[in-house]
Amino acid sequence: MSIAERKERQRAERYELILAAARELAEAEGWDAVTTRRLADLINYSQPVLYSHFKGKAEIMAAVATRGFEELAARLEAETVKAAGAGGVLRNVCAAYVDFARSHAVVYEAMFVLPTNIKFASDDTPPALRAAFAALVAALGPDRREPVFLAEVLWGALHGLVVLMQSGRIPASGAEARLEVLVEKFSDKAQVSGPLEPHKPA
Amino acid sequence: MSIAERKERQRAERYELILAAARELAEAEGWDAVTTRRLADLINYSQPVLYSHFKGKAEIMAAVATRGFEELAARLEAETVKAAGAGGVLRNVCAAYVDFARSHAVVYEAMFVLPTNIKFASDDTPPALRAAFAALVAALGPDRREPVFLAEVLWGALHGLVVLMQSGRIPASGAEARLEVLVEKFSDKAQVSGPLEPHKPA
DNA sequence: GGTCTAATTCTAGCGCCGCTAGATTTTATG
DNA sequence: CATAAAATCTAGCGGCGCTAGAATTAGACC
Repeated sequence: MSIAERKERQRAERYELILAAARELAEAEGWDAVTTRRLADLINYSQPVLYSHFKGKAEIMAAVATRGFEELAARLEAETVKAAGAGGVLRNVCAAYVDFARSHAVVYEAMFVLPTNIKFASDDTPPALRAAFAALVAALGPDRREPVFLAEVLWGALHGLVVLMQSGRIPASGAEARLEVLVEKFSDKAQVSGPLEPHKPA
Repeated sequence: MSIAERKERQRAERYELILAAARELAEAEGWDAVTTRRLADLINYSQPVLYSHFKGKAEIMAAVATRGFEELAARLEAETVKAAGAGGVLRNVCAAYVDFARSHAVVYEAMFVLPTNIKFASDDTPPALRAAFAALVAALGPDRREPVFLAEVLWGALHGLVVLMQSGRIPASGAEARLEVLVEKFSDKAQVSGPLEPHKPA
């Protein structure tokens, strides 16, 4: 391996080290604890070295978010192909979304809660974010009127539940039942079936 | 007026001055710009004086949020009595919620987005927050199964739309049409009517 | 009106933050 | 081995939330 290749590999490794450090520190102590001084300590370099990889702290968080979009997209896409054609696709995709948010709470915050320089709904939107959204659209099933629009409303409803529960503003207990209500309201059957069965919060 | 009364009045006035300064600075430049130094400058006292009214910056924001709960509750309650019994109550209350969030964006952030020490869904919850939530419950109409639970899901859906639009993650255009979709899904008629009319995003 | 005490307010500073200029060290090249 | 380039570090800037103790002001009492 050439010297240039070795240097590039080491640089890429350090980039990953920074992202891993940011994510782990955020998971352990929250994003407020993730500072450039502490990241530098964790990777055993001085602060300015971070700035040779990222334009600033916001870009570190954006990189963590982008990894999150990739993981979320993979997760949702897996659910759409797992039960293709079956009525449970919407439920599974929605459940996967909520489960992702629950199990990757700080990554989810970086993705969809904290201020970001990532562009949404534009040409500069990360492909993985588009893919994740496309999986939501696909989960609604074929033959839906205005599927992209409806997927935006569904996304809002899922996101709202997730963030209100995760910030302690509504009880986390009852999450599955609330999800069930949402899924039924967005299911293509919602428009032709009779009165719903009652739901009991946990 | 006694000296003690005058002192108490001046103290209360300064408390209101601090809240007004915080809100106005947040509205002008965002919560990141609201610092204890700048608030002190705006009220023409030194920083430590803020701490004679509030335990810390978080409590200033909580006080702004509490005022917001009061305004929101008043707004939503006004909508529930305005068209009592008519089918448009849910639509009006939801529209009032979204309009409040749009026109009080930074207060809304303090209320429902930023980290807070305010207790939700507990004995310590501010009465105005309970009242605002009660107005959502009432808007769903009588004879709904699990109305509190359903109101939580509705709140999540409204909140999600609001924050995704206001943070630029979904387009702000189309807000009214998305609200229409949500209202229809949560309307008590949603369970007995036929296929919905198609919706066109703006 | 003067003095003393209590209340109020201010100054100065702590430890930390994101970020950068220029110094220093290390590495690669000839 | 010397030199230049690259990489990394030190030191510092301006700012943050917050507080201890100094200084000032106000009120009570004689």
